[in-house]
Formats: sequence, structure tokens, C-alpha cells
Amino acid sequence: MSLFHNLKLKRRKIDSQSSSDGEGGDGNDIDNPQSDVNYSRYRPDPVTSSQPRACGKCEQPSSSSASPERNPSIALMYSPQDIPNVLMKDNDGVKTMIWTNLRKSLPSSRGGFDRSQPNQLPHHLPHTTPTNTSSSTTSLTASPHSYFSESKCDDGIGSHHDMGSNEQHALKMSNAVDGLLSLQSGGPLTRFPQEMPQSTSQTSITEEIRVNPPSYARGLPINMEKLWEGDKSQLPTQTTAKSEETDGKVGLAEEDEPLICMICEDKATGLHYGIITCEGCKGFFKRTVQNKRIYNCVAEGSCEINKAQRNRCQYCRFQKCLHKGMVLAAVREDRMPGGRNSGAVYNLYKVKYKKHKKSSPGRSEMYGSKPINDLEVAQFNSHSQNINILRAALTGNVEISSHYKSILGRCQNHVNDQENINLINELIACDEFEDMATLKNIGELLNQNTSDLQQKLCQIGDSIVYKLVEWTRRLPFYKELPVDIHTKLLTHKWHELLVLTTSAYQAIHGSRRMGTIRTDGEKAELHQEVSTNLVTLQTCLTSMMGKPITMDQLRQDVGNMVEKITKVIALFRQCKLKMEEYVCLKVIAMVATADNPSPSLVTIHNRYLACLKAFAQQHHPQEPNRVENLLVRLPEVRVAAGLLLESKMFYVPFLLNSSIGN
Amino acid sequence: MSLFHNLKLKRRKIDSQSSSDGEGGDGNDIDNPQSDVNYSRYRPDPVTSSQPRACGKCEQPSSSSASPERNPSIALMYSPQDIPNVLMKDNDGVKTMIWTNLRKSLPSSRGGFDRSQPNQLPHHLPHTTPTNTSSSTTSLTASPHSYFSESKCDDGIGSHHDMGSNEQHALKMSNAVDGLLSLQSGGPLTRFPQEMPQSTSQTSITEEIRVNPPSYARGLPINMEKLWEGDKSQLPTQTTAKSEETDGKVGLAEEDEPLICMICEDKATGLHYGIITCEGCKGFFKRTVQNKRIYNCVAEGSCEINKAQRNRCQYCRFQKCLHKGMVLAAVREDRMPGGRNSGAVYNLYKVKYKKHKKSSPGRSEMYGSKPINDLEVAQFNSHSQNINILRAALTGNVEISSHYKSILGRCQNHVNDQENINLINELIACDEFEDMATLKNIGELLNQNTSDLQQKLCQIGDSIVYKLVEWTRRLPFYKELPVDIHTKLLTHKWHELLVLTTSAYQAIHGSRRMGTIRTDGEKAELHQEVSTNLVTLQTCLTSMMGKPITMDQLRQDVGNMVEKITKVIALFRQCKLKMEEYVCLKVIAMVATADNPSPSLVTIHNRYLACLKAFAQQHHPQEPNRVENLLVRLPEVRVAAGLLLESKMFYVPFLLNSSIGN
DNA sequence: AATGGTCAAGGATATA
DNA sequence: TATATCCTTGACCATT
Ligand SMILES: [Zn+2]
Ligand SMILES: [Zn+2]
Ligand SMILES: [Zn+2]
Ligand SMILES: [Zn+2]
Repeated sequence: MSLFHNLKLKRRKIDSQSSSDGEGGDGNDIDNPQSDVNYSRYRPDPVTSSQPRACGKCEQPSSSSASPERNPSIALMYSPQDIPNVLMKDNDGVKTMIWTNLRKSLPSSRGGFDRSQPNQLPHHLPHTTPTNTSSSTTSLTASPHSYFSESKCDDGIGSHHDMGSNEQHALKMSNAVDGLLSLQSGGPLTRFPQEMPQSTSQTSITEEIRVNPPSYARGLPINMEKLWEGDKSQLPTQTTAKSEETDGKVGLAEEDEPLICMICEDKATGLHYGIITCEGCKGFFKRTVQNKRIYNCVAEGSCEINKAQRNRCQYCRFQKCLHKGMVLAAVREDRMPGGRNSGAVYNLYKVKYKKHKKSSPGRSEMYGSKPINDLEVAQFNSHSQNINILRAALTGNVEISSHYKSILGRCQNHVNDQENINLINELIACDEFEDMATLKNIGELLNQNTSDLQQKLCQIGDSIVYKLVEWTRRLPFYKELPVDIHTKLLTHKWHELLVLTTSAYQAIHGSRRMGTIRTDGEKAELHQEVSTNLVTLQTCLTSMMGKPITMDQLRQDVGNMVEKITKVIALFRQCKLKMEEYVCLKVIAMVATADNPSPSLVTIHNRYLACLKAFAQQHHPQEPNRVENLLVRLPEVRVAAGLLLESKMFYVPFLLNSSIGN
Repeated sequence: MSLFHNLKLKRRKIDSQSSSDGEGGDGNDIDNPQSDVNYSRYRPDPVTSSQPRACGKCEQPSSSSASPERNPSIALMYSPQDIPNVLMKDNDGVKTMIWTNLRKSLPSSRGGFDRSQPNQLPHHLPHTTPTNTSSSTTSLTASPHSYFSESKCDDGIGSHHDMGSNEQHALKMSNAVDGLLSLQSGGPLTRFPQEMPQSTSQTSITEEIRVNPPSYARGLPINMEKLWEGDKSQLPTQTTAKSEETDGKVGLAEEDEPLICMICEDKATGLHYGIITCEGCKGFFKRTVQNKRIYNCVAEGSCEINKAQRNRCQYCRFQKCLHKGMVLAAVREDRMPGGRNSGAVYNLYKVKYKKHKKSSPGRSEMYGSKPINDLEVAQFNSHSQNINILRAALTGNVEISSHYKSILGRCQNHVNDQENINLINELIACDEFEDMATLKNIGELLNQNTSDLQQKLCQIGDSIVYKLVEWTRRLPFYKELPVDIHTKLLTHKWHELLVLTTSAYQAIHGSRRMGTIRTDGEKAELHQEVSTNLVTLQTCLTSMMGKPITMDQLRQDVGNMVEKITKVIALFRQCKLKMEEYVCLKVIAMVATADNPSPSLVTIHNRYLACLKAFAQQHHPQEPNRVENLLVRLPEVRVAAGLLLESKMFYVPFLLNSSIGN
């Protein structure tokens, strides 16, 4: 449950292994996908038909008919950032879930600020006043479906911006950042609550539920119509997917291998579409994707999915499939059987297959309810560690924040050049360029061959978010914008900022290594650089994964992305990008929104555009169009960032830069 | 399409490189071969289930719904001996197939003479009366499977003879010889019909089909049940396999190396089981052989096999594998990976690896339908050349045949010795010993380094058949037996006749070179001779292949066979075999059948046995058992011939003899 | 290189 | 008609 699990990704790379066979009129009209069928016939209606078909093995002994209505916001509790706030205790065999009201300090987290503005909630207040107030959860009671309808609405701030189709709302990222920015806790040393259950200042609500809870709780619902229209932004990332494989050491009792399905707990038959499932769930997922089926839930979208009940609600079953991380792109368009999908389909270079052992029979999985088994507890704690570190960092930075606030006081009107220079210097001061661009510890992170790759990549993701949030909070204009605006900006732009930062760093600091650049054969040189970077990647990845990766595979997976990033770097280096310009571009890139920008964003945009112009005029008088030349790089950055997002290999820019420092 | 393509071989040498791994728990129960499973589920059934799965990529645009039922004997038209009788024309983009009724003169070719006798068709008449009569094709309309049911039946003539298990029916050989023997054409200069479409006296049936024809055209179907029972006689030889590699000059565009699978035209990954295939066809062949799977075709056994459709008919895919020359023995019994198979497994020393370029996209391969492309036409013509030569030879030999018929008139009762001497002289006259035993032109054939080895070996195979058919037609008793009997005799005995002929030649003519034979240390001498012969072989093979071959490899591959042949030669030489005896033995060997010989065969057998006895009595009165001593050589010849058949290196005897003439 | 095995894809089909 | 089981398939990988 690392923080990075909350990152949401926009688009999904389709496995392009289909060799172009131009002969076949590949019109796959076999299955005549009935895109509008709701398939309400098959699903037994628990309301109208009581016990529609008797499956004797329905309910496990310990499960009860715990009514889902008792806690309408229960779907939220499984949202990763809430996990540390929900404790499971085992008192005399009865599972007790301890709720903290921490989550009530995140009133807007459900909808981010994607919600429409006519909203009464004081969602920009929390960070100013420590909110232990028990604010109501009324805004969280919407059904999953209606919630999504909300989130589709314009946000009135910067929607319909000029981003590409891969720049859609990333709800989870929004939630994560929003939560991080607005979190206020008791102190920097707040540890995992389990270790000090009563030591926090949070009021606890104790609520007893049974082992088998009403468990549609797999995050935000995913709109299927939009999904089949191509909107993959709702999907969880591989890292956020709840793949709770028991790690490494637990893999004893090796040869009985009673794999269980992560969807329905039936006997699993191996990895299917990215996770361990049974044949039934495998087939269900395949049919759904192949036929682009659209389901609905006649209940609240929180139906329990287990072996006995999995066929009672297709909607909830498929939702669970998606939230557990089943990969749509693993269902092949061309229906060619056999072979293997590219590792890129499953995000990142695939992590080593591990057995998924049933932890203890008869007990259903529940996130946050990992007791008893020492190893599992240890793992849980280590996961929560990241969150605590982040929280500590955020809360510990209050003095830093105030430090910049003092500077902010002077920044009212920036008209003359000296003011602009000062603004630039402020940005430079808070940028911590090298720290951000190289993820300093990435070397040691990746070279420690103890933990598995997946964990390493999670940590990279965590670091990115951590550093971006830090950076945001250090920004001179941080207090000029409400938190939710910052959240949204980071949510939509974090990958661009990442690419911009790392590219600029490479261009500014890495150019030394490149020596004198022959600007004659640019095309050939770019090609050479791309190859060099790919080799660097190949070396790093081979080291990381402990097995060789072919250059062909690498080119197929990330070739385009690396090329675009390399091009951006080359162009920055070519025009001798300065640090001062980079920091301005970064702010401009972040606040650049399309149609309907908020006045405060426009103000900031113009402010740093003026800085850029002033600097250019002063240092590059011979280049009248320098500012424009720099600004046109931003779309290129955006394209490269989009490809990065597609590939989900967020570590690539850092790997490319990691050779500079060393 | 060389004639030799019709040769069928009996047995197949199993790669015996299996290192004795005594440890082997090896419980490889993964695939649990269900030997009786037909797996008719997986194969879409176009008959029973109307369009069970609509794979839009099924039919290529140019393919039509040309109903296969319109020509129930369509499977036959691709039978190699029919190819010259089917012309493909391209009229304004519409492929026209011109059928001649030539094939109607081969009524028994479908079942060879393996069919049961209660058959009304006059299958021994055609060679007496030139049949331009449009005899019905009723006997040809059997489906591929029912055809096999037929072919399994006893033939009532000479079945259950004393041959070993490697002496089973060789359908293709039978068909080829049968066809050749019974062909009657207009004249010796009959060329490939494409060159003179209207010049033949045959009535033509014109039938229009589209570009993408029902194209299971890879020769005669192979019965899988018999195959797994050990009947390898149906298999094509390496030389007959349709390895249509574009030769030499076409192999430009070298470095893009888009190897394509010879089975399905998918991207190939190299040589697998003897031919260039993709991973899919490789795996398919491996699984089929490992599990001894038996497939059926629900269509006519002529399903198109390409990348998109290869999984629609396992039967036809496997048939294509076999006909293209994939080697069963290359699938290892012991499942031991790694290392290399002996060259002998792939028949002959393996042909140099060549790129297999796609000839023209969108057009399916069809033997006999090679238009437009000049190179292809040229190649096709050169292939058909052999057939025409043979046909010309057969038809041109009418006078020879009648010449012997005049002799035959006198042969009513052969009781006295002079009659026997006359019979022997007839045989000697028609034997053309040296021509047969040395393949005179083998030297120039093999030393011209222009064409590739494969082609050379094809020509050797063609020559063997050609000469044997010629010899048969010259035999004094040719007209005493129906054609199909001759066909069967050649089919089952050609390799024995080959060994007998070459060995006798070596013993009779080669002994001069050997000088005075020290008959003291026979054993040592035999060993010495084997070594000498192997060195001769090594020299020839090295020259042929252009690369050195180790003696170890050679011994492993053909050591036993060379030893047996050498022993036969030595024994013949030792007893000073005479030409008169050799020709008698040859006939006796040919007509020797086991249990149920036909009376006419017994007559001939006794006739020439009497000749042998008369000659022995006259010329070797001091050896009372000479005839018996000669006859016991025949089983040894049979053994040696079996090994030769196994090795498929039919050129070996000729190479051993080639040094004599020069 | 060319065998063999692996295991997640897809297909077929009995079942409900 | 959807489901789930059983089977075939083929891109990769290990072996030698
Ligand atoms: Zn399941
Ligand atoms: Zn539901
Ligand atoms: Zn293939
Ligand atoms: Zn077929």
C-alpha cells in the first residue's frame, strides 16, 4: 500500500505485437459485440427474486449478512490512503475494525476538485486549521455510479485544457495528492497506528463488523461505457492494484500450491491477465473485454464476490477484476492464441511470478486486516512506512513553508526586472533541482538486490510524488492557491513536470559529459543519443531485473518514449537552457491550462512568463524569439510525458540521469 | 515436382543418440498424450456448426465460396502425378483451372493397389487401350478419410509377404509407378501442357476457380493411424518434400531476412525438424508427434494453411508439415533437449540453410498454379521436365516393348536348358547393367556446382525411378502381369533391386580393380573394405556439400548400412557372381513375395529359378549348393536395402560404384 | 542452433 | 445464452 499506489494513469499501452498482416481483412465481426446490452437478464436480482438459484456452498461459516447500508462510505475505507487509519483487531475471534476520523479531514477527497463548484464544503480550509472537527461525510455517500457522473462534470477551474486525450482526470492521483497536501497530523513521528493505537489525537470510532464484510470496496467504480470508448484513465495502475501476493519468504509449503483466485477465492489456475485468478474469472474477464460488455449493478455496486456469489453481479465482478489489476490490453484484439504478451502489457517489466497462497482458509481477504501471521504484519508495516515518512515530511515542513511565506509577502506586483530576477531566484532556491531530477537514492534503491523489483518501483513512484509535493509546498505562490488547485495541477501535470525536470537537468548538467556538441549532423546525433540512452537503460534494467533484456524488446516497449525524451533533452541542450529559464518553464508548464483558467492561475502564469522574458532579454538579447522557442518545447515535453505515462516506466528518466551524478 | 517426389519410403530411422539416462524419474506427465482423442471440439466444424466462430480474418478477399462439393475428387487434382494434367491460367485476374481427363486413366491411383479387389473398375486395362474415354470418376470421390479406410484393406495379390515391418505399402511410390507404367500419351515429345494447351488429344474440362483455391495440394494424404503404428512408408522423402526455397539468385535483399514459415507463412525462426518454420508450426508438429495425435479434416483435406487459418484444421496443417518435409524422427523419443540431431535424421546431409522468402503476398501457394512470375514458371517447367522426359521415355519405348513381346511369344514352356539360357540372355539384354548401376551421369550431376545439392539429389532419385521403370518395361514378362502388379513390385522392391544391382556391379566389374583378393583374412578384409568405402563416401560427400564431413559422423549415420552393402558385395565377389546369375536373382528378388503370391508371380519366380539352376549346373557343376548360396544372399540384400531406405541416402551405392567407371 | 519445456493466451463445449 | 472446464496454441526460455 505504498503511496504510489494512488497514482492514476491515463492511457494504457496496447500490446503492439500484432505483426502487420496486411492480407487479412481482419474484420473481427464474429462476436458482434453488443455494446448496449445491459445484460440484466442473467444476473439474478436479489431484490425481486429471493435466492434465485440455490448454490449450497454460498456463504462461508464466518460470513454474515452484514448490511452494506450501514456504512455508505465504506467504499472509501479501502482507498489506500485510508488504510493506516483503519485498524483490524482480533478480539476473541471477532474481527473489530477501528475507524479513525482522519478520513473526515479529507472531505473533498472523493471527488477531488473535479466536482462542480456549487459545493458548500470548505475544501480549501483544512490546511489552515487543523481539522479534528467531525465534518460530515455526506458528500461521500453517493453511489459509485452517481459519483462518477459527478466527476465527469467540469471543474470550473481548468477543465478542457489543451492536454491530449491521455490527459484526462486521474482521480486517484488527485485523491492522493489532495490528501497529502491537506493532511495535518500530530507530529512528525506519527507511526503506524497499530503500534500506538491510542496515542494519536484522533478520535476513534469503533465499529464491529464480521469477517466477511460487504466488500465491494475496491476503490472507485469504473464506467464501462467510457472504458470501451477508450477512456482508460479510470483504471488503476499496476502498482495501485491490490495484488496482495505474499512476498518472498512466505513461499514455503511449496508443492501443494493451492493458489486461490484474487477475485472470487476459487481455486486459481495461474496468472491470467496480470493477476492470479480461476478459470471462471479469467473467462469472464475475457468475454467482457472481447465483447465490450456493459454491466450494471442493481444493488449499490458493492456486491460480495466469491465463488458462490460471483455470478450474481457481473458489474461488481468486473469492477473487482479491474481494481485488482486485471489488464485489459492482455486480451488480444487479434485473438491469436498462444505465445506470450509483451511485458509492457502488464506494466513495467514483469515481476517474477510468485505463488499466491491462501493465507488461512475460510477467511476472506480484507485490506488492512492482516493479523496473526507475523510476516504479513511485517509487510504491512513496511508499506505503511512510506506513508508515514511522507506524512512526517509534510508536517515537518511547516517552517519551510512559512519561510517561503515570508518571501511571498513581498511578491505583490512584479514589474521591474529585478523583481523578476528575485522571483526566479526564489524558484531556483526551492527547486532542489538535483534532488528531484536524479532521485539521488535511486542507485542504492535499485542496486540493493534484496527486495523485489516491484517494491523498488513502488518506491520510485513514491519518491516522485513525495518530491513533487514537497516542491509544490515550497513554491512561492503556494499559499496563493487553494489546496485543491494544487492537487489538480499536480494530478494532471506531474508527469510533465517529471520529464521537464529530468530533461532540463540532463541538458544543463549532463551536457558537460556530452562534451562539445557537433551541431552539424543533428539527426544522426539524435539517433546516436537515443541509442546511447537505450543502452544505458538496457544496462540498468538488466541489472535491476537480474536478467538480460534484448534491445529489440526495449525498443518496442520504450523506444518511442526514449526518443522523444532524448529529443527534448537535445533541444534544451542545443539552446543552452539556463537554470533560470527552466524554473520558469516548470511553473508555466504546471499552471498552463486551456480554456477556462482561473484568474489566479493566469496571474501566476503571466508572472513567470514575464520572468522568462526578462531573463531572456537580459541574457539572450541576440535571440529575440528565445522565449517562444522555449515555450514551444512544452508541447514536446507533454508528448514525451504522455508516452512515459503510457509506458508506466517512470523510472526511465531517472535512469537516464543517474549516470550523470556518478 | 520431380518424379521422385512420388517415391514413398518404408521405415524411418529413429535418432538413436539418446544417451542412456538411467536416473530418469523424468515423469513428464504434462502432456498426458491421449492417443485416442480426436479433439474434434477444438477444430471449428464448418459442416455441423454453421460458422461456429466468425473469425473475420477467415477468408481472404480474393477467396470465394467456391463450393468444394462441385468437384468431389478435388483432393486428387493436387496429387503430384496429376499436376501436369491441371493447368492454371490467369484470364483477366480470374484463375482458370483446366482439367484433363488424363487422371481418369489412373482409376486405381487413389487407393493404389491396396484397395480390395471387389472393384468393378477396369484398372488393368488402360495400358492396352488408349483411354480418351471419359470414364467416370466415381471411384475418386471418396473423402480423404474414407479413402484411407479403403487403402487399409488387403490387396489380395501379394500382401502379407515376408517383408519386415518396413516393407509396408508405399502409396505414393505405388501411385507414381502405377501412373508411369500406364500412361499413354500422344507422342514422345509431349511437353508440359501449358506450352501447348490444345495440342494434346485429351478432352479438357474447364473449370473456373478463384485465386485462393481449395488448396490442400501437398500430395497424397498420410494416414495418421498407420503413421503412429509405424508405417512411415507414406512419408515423402526429403527430396520429394516441397521445399520451395527460392534458389540462389533470388536470395538477395539479404539483411532484412524476413524468413517465412514454409507451412503457414508466418515469420519463421529458423530450421525446425528439417524445414524453415515459425514457432507455432514447430510446436504443433512437436506436440502432434509426441502425443501421436490423430486428426481428421471435416472438409476435403485441402484446407488452406496460412497464419490466419492455420488453427482451423489440424489435419491439413499436419499433412502440410509432412509433405513439406518435416522429419518425424527429429522429435526425440527421450525428450532430451539440446545437442544436435544426426544429419541422417534429416535425410542426406542437410541442405544448406537458405532464406525462404515470401514469393508474393496475398497469393496462396499452389503447386501447378504458378503463373506470371517468370522465375516460378521457369522453376515449374524444369520440374515438369522430368516428368515429361519420363513420359517420353515410356511412350517412346513401345517398340522396345514390342520387341520383347516378339521374344515373349516363344516362351511357353521352358524346360530345356537352352530355353533357360535364352531367357537369361533376354534378361541380360534388357538389363543395361552399367547404366543402371552407375547412373553414368552421376559424376557430372554431382560435380556441377551450379545447382544446389537438393536438386542434385532429386535428380538422383528421379534417375533411379526412371531406370527402374524402364527396366520393368523391358522385361520379357512385362506383358504377363498387369500394370498394377508391376507397380506394386517396384514399390516394394525398388530399394532391394537398387542394392542388388549396384552390389552385383561392384562385385562383377569392380573386382578387377581390387586385384587379387586375399581370401585369408576375410574379416579383416571386410573391415578394410568398409573403411575404404567410407573414405570414398567421405570424399564424395565433402565434394558435394562443399564442407568437410567427419568420419565419425559418417560412421554414425551410414556406417552400418555401408558395412552391410560392402558385405553383400564381398560375398558376391567371393563366389564370383556371374552376370547371368545376377539377372536371375534380380527377377527372383523382385517377384519374391511371401504368403499369398499370385499364380503368375509364382510362374515367373519358378521360371527364373529354373534358369538359375540350369546356369549353375552348367557353369558351376563343382558347387552343388551354388543356387542356394546365391539365394541366401537375397535376405542380406534386403537388410542392406532396408538400411539404405532408412538412411535415405540413396546415392551411396552409386557413389561407391562411381569410382569404377572412372 | 535446434531441441525441449513453460504457461498464459484463445477455443470448444457441456452445462445450466 | 453465459459460464467454467478442459484443451490447444505459441512466444520465450532452458538445455546442450
Ligand atoms: Zn475467480
Ligand atoms: Zn453488484
Ligand atoms: Zn508456421
Ligand atoms: Zn482440412
